[in-house]
Amino acid sequence: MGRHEQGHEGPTLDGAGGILSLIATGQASSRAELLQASGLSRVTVTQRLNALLSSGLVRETEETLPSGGRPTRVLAINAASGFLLVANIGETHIHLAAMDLTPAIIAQATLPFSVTSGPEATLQQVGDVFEALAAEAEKTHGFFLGISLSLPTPVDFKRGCVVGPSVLNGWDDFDIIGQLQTRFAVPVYVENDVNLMTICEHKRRFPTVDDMLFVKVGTGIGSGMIAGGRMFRGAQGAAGDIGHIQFLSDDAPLCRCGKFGCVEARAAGWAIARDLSARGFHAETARDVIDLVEQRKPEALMLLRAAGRTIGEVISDAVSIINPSLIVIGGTLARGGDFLLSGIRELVYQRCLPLATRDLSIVLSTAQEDSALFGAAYLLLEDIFAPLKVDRLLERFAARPL
Amino acid sequence: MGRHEQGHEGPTLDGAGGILSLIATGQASSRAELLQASGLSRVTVTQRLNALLSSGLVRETEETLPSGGRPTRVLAINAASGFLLVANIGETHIHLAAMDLTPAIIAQATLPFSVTSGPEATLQQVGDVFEALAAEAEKTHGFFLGISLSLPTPVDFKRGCVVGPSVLNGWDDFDIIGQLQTRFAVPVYVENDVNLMTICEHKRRFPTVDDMLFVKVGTGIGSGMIAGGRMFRGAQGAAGDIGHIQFLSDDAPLCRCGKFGCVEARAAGWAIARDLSARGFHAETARDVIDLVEQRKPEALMLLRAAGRTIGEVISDAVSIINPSLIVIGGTLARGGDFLLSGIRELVYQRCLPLATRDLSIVLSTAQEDSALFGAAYLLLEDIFAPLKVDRLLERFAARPL
DNA sequence: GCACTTATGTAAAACATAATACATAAGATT
DNA sequence: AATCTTATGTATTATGTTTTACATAAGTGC
Repeated sequence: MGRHEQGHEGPTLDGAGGILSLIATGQASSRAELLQASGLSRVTVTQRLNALLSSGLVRETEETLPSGGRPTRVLAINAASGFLLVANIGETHIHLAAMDLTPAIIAQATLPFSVTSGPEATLQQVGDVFEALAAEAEKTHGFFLGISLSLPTPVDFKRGCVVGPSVLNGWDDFDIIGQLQTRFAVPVYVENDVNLMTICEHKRRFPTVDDMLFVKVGTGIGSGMIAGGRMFRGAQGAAGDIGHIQFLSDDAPLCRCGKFGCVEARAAGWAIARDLSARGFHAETARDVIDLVEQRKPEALMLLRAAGRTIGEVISDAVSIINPSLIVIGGTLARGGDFLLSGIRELVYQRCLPLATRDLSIVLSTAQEDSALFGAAYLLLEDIFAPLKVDRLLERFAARPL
Repeated sequence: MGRHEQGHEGPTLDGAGGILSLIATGQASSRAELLQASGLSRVTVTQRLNALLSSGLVRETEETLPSGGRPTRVLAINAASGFLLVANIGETHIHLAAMDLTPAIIAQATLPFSVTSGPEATLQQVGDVFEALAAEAEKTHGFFLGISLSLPTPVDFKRGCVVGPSVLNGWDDFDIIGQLQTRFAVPVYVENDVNLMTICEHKRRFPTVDDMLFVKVGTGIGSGMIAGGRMFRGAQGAAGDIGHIQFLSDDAPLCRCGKFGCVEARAAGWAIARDLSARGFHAETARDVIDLVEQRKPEALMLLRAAGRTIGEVISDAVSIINPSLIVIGGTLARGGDFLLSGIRELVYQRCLPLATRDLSIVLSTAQEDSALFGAAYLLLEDIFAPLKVDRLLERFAARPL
């Protein structure tokens, strides 16, 4: 029996979830592949697909794939059938956007932000901008699917909270999902920015890699991991916190976390800026460091190379522990290219056993500034189109105002 | 339509896989729970369960669970309805056993072994003993379910091969699964011993922990990880190789891998034995070290404590990277108890951020000598009873000679 | 003992899916 | 243009599952 008794005309969306999920996740892009992938009969697939097509969620593209006989029609999620709201909360700005299901930006906005602002007021502001963006997006992309936030701190993904000491003072354990869901009755996701950059890099460039490590080398140092094809978060969402692994030595510098000899204190943007300042340059941020690198100042090059070796040291530990097949280096300092990369490669190949480095690639990220924003969108899309949850989406879609 | 056309009497096992899997994995132990967990109707569950009960694979126990009303009958896999063959190939001996589905040992045997034996001859020998064990087990536990091997080297689990340089000379890339499957037409699994000890520890003592690290401190040092509830193997099955993470210092000792300053060269059984020998004691193996520790020789205690701090150093790196909620210390040196543990705890709590250690437990393993053997059995059982594969098992079960 | 609760089984009807068979579509090959 | 191949749709029939309704079972608490 159908769950939707409102008396729609035409086929209902009942049971179409599996089909939708296969299309959305790229596991099947034609009717033939749907048959294969779902194991259902052609009759059933046809019926369910028709429901999805007439609902507008799925469309037939112009594209066809050769097959030896009649070419197969390519199916795709209709990117304009819905929209998401995403926000990247940075340390100085909040970047907000409405996105379609590609995901691509439909409309966007930027807010100034201070890390001392409390969560309540900030989320109120974010919500206000979201409402404006939603009003815009609704004109052309009717269905509001969900919200996804990027935060520059460790996040307990399941609970949707900032955890542990962080730059966001007063956000600890605040129920972000709760506040946004009382205002917007849609799924809400909150995740750490580095994890989202990892997701973005994985989805876009390396969708077939199952075990990768993404390292963000910017003002701070952090990392995210894909393990067995899925984001790996650890017990509290704190996995990948490589910035505060310590290497002790006589001259171990003081870290901003209060310990001595952390990787960050030796190789992060702020640490290199500190060392450059000590040598008479003007440098405060990772961007200042890269400016000097791009001017080919020998001191900056030397320090960046040294940072590469330090980061290589900690990455080689990570390689021994998690045995990835790919390491992607991103963040502002990655713009230093080989000046950073060579030191990393040197240490990893020197320190790790041949077995672990045999099939290991170490590459630079090509991601843009807003990769966390897109990562947030990918995360949301992946989750709402997941086989187990997609039925809920269809219920909401069927119940939407027309 | 049924896939089995042999004309069994009574209900067929068709589609009973999901039910069987739920019972076997402990996700449901009563009819009521099966209804809940499977989402099927009572009629269907009854029908499928009857098929499993009459096949003998599942049985009703005497036990009941209170429910407020009529108590629910507890269901269980009939441990005597089948058997496995497992073997733990160590550096000097091979321990082989036939096990029921508990898993518990039905019959066992031991073979001498040298690491210089090639794979072909060794597996021939193993196969011979397996045949004898199978003949024994078949008398009381009719159905032969599969084979699972433990090896003291890195293993590419998917391919079923030894990978990389290891103590097993000549085993590299040899198709172990292939050779055994031509002789025994059953599923064959091959896995590294530390990973199997990890599985055993997880299954028996901490089944609800999703993210744990098991560290084996014996003659060598290795580790296994459970991430998100599943064994984590990395890209090539080399994850958890913490023994050869390096800490450089002026007095960095030479490791048996050829590098300087590896954790193993500082803290493994062989390294402590080396240091004790240098001080005039007779010690070669981890067991010799523990003997001296149990005699409370100050030098042995001091070296074990120091080893604990070294291991704590590398574990703190692992904690920062993977953020587990539990660390279990096993292997021969774990018998040193707090003499080893205190140093580990000291370094982990000193080096890791409070967020990561807030809910972190560090405990000693209680596993016995043969935990790898049981781990091999758990691995096999988990896999053949996995939802996606259990149907194959039922096919074989239905086709068995009666 | 009796009412209450939850567990469990079963028959009949309603519903969903699959198998089969046939028909048409559309590009590739000849 | 005719033919081959594979894609795709649909009517029919067979099969499997769920729903519904009813009945029984086996504890607990009074």
